[in-house]
Amino acid sequence: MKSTAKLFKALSDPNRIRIVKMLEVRPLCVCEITSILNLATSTVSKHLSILKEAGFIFEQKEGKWVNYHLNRATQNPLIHELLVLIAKKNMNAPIIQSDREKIKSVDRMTLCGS
Amino acid sequence: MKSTAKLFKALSDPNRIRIVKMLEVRPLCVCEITSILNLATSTVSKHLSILKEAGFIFEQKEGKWVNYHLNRATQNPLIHELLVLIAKKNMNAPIIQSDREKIKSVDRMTLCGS
DNA sequence: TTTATATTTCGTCGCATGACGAAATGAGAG
DNA sequence: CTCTCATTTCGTCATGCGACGAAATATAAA
Repeated sequence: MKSTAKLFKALSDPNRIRIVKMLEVRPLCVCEITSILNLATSTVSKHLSILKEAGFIFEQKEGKWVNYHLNRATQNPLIHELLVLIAKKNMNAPIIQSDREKIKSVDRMTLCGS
Repeated sequence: MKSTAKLFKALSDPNRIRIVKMLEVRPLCVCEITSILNLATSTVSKHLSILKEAGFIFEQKEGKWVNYHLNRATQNPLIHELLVLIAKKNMNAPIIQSDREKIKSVDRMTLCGS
């Protein structure tokens, strides 16, 4: 039940909800998320570690990048249902729409200077 | 989306989840909840105001007592689905079971000295 | 191996949160 | 009206959290 609270706590920050909604579109690396959220890289990394620790996302290394994925195949029913709940909500907030627009044009190569 | 985060934040505290699970059994007044959680009355009152502010519960005055009810008839679909989600989970945590046992025997008359 | 770069970890700062007790409020009871 | 008592509000404290920049880590490229 403390662990249940932890799940809700992971979703209790606006930037982390934005991250979840962005990962619904496709997996993203830290620098892509950082550029869209317009936060310090270290801050985004911390948000990702909280979501990962809770079980909502997982990471997959690809070269020097770390891609984060929504954990749609989780065995935890509560996590699964929360992801479904969030996905069902259009979250008609303009910021979500705008984040998704940016995902289309974002490119890790140009972003990270490589 | 900030408001979505606020909903999750309201559920991000173990004591508030215990309160929601207790209110699933029946409406309770502040002194009953206080005696079960074993916290200061002012602390419980604050927790209740957070859950009320978020829309999960509502209050109904009955004489000198204030009864809190689960807001099962909420018009907000996200709140409704979250309440359903929490209700579906047995929350097999022993503390939830023990809280529910205590609800059976708790009595506001003897509790509050009246 | 050395260099470049994507990410994480660390240290710090201000602010939010959960806890408490004391004081204020509000609604019967006398 | 005054007293009682359930609850809320206030002030305070310790801790947690989100933000940042700097330093450490890890992996690719040279």
